[in-house]
Amino acid sequence: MARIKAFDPDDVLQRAMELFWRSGYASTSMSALLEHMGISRQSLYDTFGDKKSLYLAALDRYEVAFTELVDRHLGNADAGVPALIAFAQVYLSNLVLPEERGGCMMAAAALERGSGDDGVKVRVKAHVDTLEFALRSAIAEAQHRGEIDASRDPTTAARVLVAALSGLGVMGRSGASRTALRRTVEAAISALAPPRIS
Amino acid sequence: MARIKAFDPDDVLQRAMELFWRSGYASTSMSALLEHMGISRQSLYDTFGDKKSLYLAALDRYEVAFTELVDRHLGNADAGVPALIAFAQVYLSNLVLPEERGGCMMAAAALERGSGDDGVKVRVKAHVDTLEFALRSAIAEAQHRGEIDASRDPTTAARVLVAALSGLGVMGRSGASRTALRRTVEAAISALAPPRIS
DNA sequence: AGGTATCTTGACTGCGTGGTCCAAAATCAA
DNA sequence: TTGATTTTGGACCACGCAGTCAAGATACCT
Repeated sequence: MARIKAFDPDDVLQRAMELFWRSGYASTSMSALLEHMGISRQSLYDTFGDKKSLYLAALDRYEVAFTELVDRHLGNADAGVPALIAFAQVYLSNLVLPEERGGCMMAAAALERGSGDDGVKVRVKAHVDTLEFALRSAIAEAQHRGEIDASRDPTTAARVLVAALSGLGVMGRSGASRTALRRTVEAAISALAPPRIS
Repeated sequence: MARIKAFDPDDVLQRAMELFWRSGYASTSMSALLEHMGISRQSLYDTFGDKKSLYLAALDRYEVAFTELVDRHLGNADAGVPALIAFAQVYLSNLVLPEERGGCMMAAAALERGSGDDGVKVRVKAHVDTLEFALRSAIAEAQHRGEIDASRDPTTAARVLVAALSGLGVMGRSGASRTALRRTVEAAISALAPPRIS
């Protein structure tokens, strides 16, 4: 009947995400997106609608990849402190350190468009919840194993880590070194350790 | 000789800061600034130069107020854990909770314009350093007093708190309640407590 | 009063923006 | 081949943007 689509919408969306991630929503122009996505103006509007829809789609794509990353590291029922540390490393080297990123895209979205834009708000909330729940279950397991102080409320402890991870982007952008960031996030995790008898 | 300035530049700058804080740089228009600052277009350009200069001036004004807040709570040589907790409360209720704010302005600036804009970068770094150093000295004092585990590196511990505080804005924008945020930041501080013999 | 510096108003200029439209070229199925 | 559908490229539009300019009004100091 007709010509089939010549580009993979997901590939193209991925490239849009990269640009939004790097520069945020407002200061990323459609022209820049077109150039970076490598498709024509018409195809973009046909496939994704307007700029805001494209942005939300990019956030969704980000979240899918993020959830997969979370599941891979914290999805096992027996994930304890070592899994937490491994996850933090990956979080760091995937979301914070790369030159053009500088922190979780959802954090940037929350601060740039979190007030007012409901579409963004609901996605940020889903993201934070995903992270918090995964961390909580890993923390609970670690408590069960004796790797983390059992007297600590796992939900609150998870939220401490959510906050710390979300804040890493700011420190990264302020020039903190890779090792300083790694030490920081490891210290945040090990601060949950059980009382050691010295 | 001449007519004196009819508005207080600092008052006006304060109002510009509010708007930039709420909406970021790119999506705050000069027209919106004019309206909210309550001065004429000409006066604005005469007094502050272009948009970017105004933004940097707003960041500077923010940092002055922030530094004063830090000094008031953590400036005393005998500031320990209670001072840390008090500071965290103030940080929360001044920078995170108010409707139209949603986190530290420097964090937003770092994520929105941290890459590329050197003027922003240097201010973010100064801000992070200010916070880190003040926290570190309070932590060191608390260690001296036995309120915090003395075996912990105070610099790293301070950085954990910097990250956690910076991340609170994201959690706030994702709908976390006031009490949840308070508990989170208190847990972050108390996680540094020394080993208790149970 | 005179002179000087500031404030306000409003018009104005390019320019970049997001978004639409059109027509030709390309690619598929029947 | 024919018809349907997509891709591309460019032209186009209305709008909002940051920033400039000119003129007149206002308030201060000597």
